[in-house]
Amino acid sequence: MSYRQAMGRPKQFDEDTAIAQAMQVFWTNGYAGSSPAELAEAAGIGKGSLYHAFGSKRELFGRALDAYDRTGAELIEELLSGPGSTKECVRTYMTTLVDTDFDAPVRRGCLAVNTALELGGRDADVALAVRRLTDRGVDLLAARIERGRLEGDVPASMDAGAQARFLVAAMAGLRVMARTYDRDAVLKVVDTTITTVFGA
Amino acid sequence: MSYRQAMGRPKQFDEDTAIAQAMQVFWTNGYAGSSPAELAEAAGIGKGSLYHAFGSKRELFGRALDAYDRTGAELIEELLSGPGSTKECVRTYMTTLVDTDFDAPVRRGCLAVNTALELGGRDADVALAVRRLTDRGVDLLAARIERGRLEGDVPASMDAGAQARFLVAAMAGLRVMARTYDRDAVLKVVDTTITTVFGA
DNA sequence: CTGATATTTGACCTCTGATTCAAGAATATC
DNA sequence: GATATTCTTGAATCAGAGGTCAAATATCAG
Repeated sequence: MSYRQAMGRPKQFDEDTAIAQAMQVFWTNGYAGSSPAELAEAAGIGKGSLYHAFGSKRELFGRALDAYDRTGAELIEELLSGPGSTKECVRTYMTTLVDTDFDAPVRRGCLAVNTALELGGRDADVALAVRRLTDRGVDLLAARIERGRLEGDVPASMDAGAQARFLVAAMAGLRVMARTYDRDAVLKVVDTTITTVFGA
Repeated sequence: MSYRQAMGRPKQFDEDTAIAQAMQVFWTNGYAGSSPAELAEAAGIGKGSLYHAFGSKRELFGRALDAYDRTGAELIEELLSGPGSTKECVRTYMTTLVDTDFDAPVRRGCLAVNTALELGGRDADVALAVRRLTDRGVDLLAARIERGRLEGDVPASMDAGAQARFLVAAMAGLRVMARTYDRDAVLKVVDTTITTVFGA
């Protein structure tokens, strides 16, 4: 069946684009630090339209977090399925995240980490969303390590799940560290992490 | 020389006590989330007195962060100078922090970590303060590991400084994780961390 | 007691945040 | 064209934030 134009005045902006813009604002300024006025301006629409389309700041944030989840998962998959050993892949993954952060004009870290800290304790729905997002990352990492284990890339004794959880937690820590230390300091810790987990 | 009572009406509250109360509020609600009204009420004084004594919310926060620094350093020293092997000491240190967090009615993590994320990117002074505070922790941990190295507690090949930096970053990650995961999940990662660093 | 100095207080002020809304604009159906 | 429906917008609303201030209060020095 063919879709006919919906009745009424047609939307003059794309929701997904608006969400992507809002995501950038939330990512840079945090939830509380992002005003409806800013969000609307970034999306190129009026405040009213924003509320009409998304209901509330909180709902918009939920959508932005979902979008972040999707693009983030894509990036991890891409980086972990690249060439090289397990160790090299994981190192590339970690250094890429760190470098991307430092290459940006503002150090904004990871939206999930920022959100966990800002809202994780007060908003159960957000906490669950962040947890799901984190679990996804853990699973992808675990799968890559397990692959390495089967291929003889990493010791057969390694617990892929445990190491994956550990690495994701470590990444969160690096994201925090990146707020107050410089690139070199953070990259050195990446090095220590990789060496400690996978051996010299 | 003896101190005479200063001229004028004497202060009716203790600054350090007020700072300690303010620290609790900032710790629980974050910087932006703590209103002058709340801070004054927690300190048991009027808003006016608070501004008279501390100048601004920002300055009060600086003092609160200093207080946190001092008490935090004391705790680390105490835990790391306890009995047991290096591995046991570090484990005790990490589990104590995690347990303390989960035993509290609200999960508020570590004020330094929270601050790094909330203000680290925008306020250079705060970033420096957090960095100093972190460095202090790193140094104390490094000293304990170095002691273990000399006592044969840990492998002679271990780089105490690098491992200390790594452990502090990992702790930051655990603090983030504690916002969205439960106690068991976090303690398991502590276990993985300790085992990975110090061996099984 | 009379200043002089410091502290305390809540009322007050200004600004911004999140949200709602009435009016207008663009499209569909008939 | 008339009517229904949906989207757009900035003005209006209400609350709360951060900060200031004058008046009241409590101590000093002479």
